[in-house]
Amino acid sequence: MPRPSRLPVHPADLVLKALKKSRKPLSAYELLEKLHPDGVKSPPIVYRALEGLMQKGVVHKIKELGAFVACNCAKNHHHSLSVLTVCGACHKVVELHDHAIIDQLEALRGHGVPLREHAVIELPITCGACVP
Amino acid sequence: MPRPSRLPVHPADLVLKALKKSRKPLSAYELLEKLHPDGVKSPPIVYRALEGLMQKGVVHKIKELGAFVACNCAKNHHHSLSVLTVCGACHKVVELHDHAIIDQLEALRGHGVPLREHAVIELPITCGACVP
DNA sequence: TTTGTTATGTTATAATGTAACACAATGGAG
DNA sequence: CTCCATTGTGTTACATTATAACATAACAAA
Repeated sequence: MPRPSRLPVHPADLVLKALKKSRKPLSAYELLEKLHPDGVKSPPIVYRALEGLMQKGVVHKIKELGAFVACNCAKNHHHSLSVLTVCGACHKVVELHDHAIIDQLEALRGHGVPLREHAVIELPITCGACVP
Repeated sequence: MPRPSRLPVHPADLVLKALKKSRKPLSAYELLEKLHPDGVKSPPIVYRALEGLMQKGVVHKIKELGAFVACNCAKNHHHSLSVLTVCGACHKVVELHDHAIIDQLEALRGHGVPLREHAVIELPITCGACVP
């Protein structure tokens, strides 16, 4: 019996769509579950899709959570630096768009810090809802 | 047969010593291997030691690498914020002590970013030795 | 076609991290 | 001192995250 042929829809499109629909970061295995009905059946498919999307800068990895989010900025405005806050208690993630902050971090490049293209900087916080 | 009694030296001391001796970040399992001769035989021992050391701020976790480093600053000078660069190519980690940069990041607290105590901010870079 | 190259898919396994439980050590209350 | 209660330390087993290695599909150039 022939092996299943390729998916009708490109895995990266499925992954991006799922991330956009989600209101919280999703792990690779959560994506795998959600996309199983669409024929996505093994981890490498998800990880490869994520890798491509991250290279394009439309998906960010939250290292603290081992999870992924779609960039939520205005469409097609792609930036070389993303800044997100991550609450250690409730795991809520917020992408910052405050230029005062972003430009300040961008300025590190001028101070001998060769930030990578599409760098994601995670700011570890405890959010307002989680302070005792 | 009675279970092995506790270690002659506290695991946290062993872990900290191993990290200080190392010139690169070590994963929990690398620590486990190195400390096996000292009687450290299971992952939770290492992880618990690391957790305690991180709470004290003397060890930092590099999330990008899933690895840990001893804080290399002048002894007993403990700070509430650590800033490290991580090269994505060679994985070299450098802890920054430039006050211009650290104070700038500390200042985020004044701009509505409630950074956690002992927060570790990783700056994803490509280091000089790794640019093509 | 044939063939080389790249993309896509699978299986299996590696690497990282934690839950749940058992025993040891310490330190009051009696 | 003896008896718990509490905390810390250790173990086993497992959960979660990620990748290596390999097989087939798709496509384009000759």
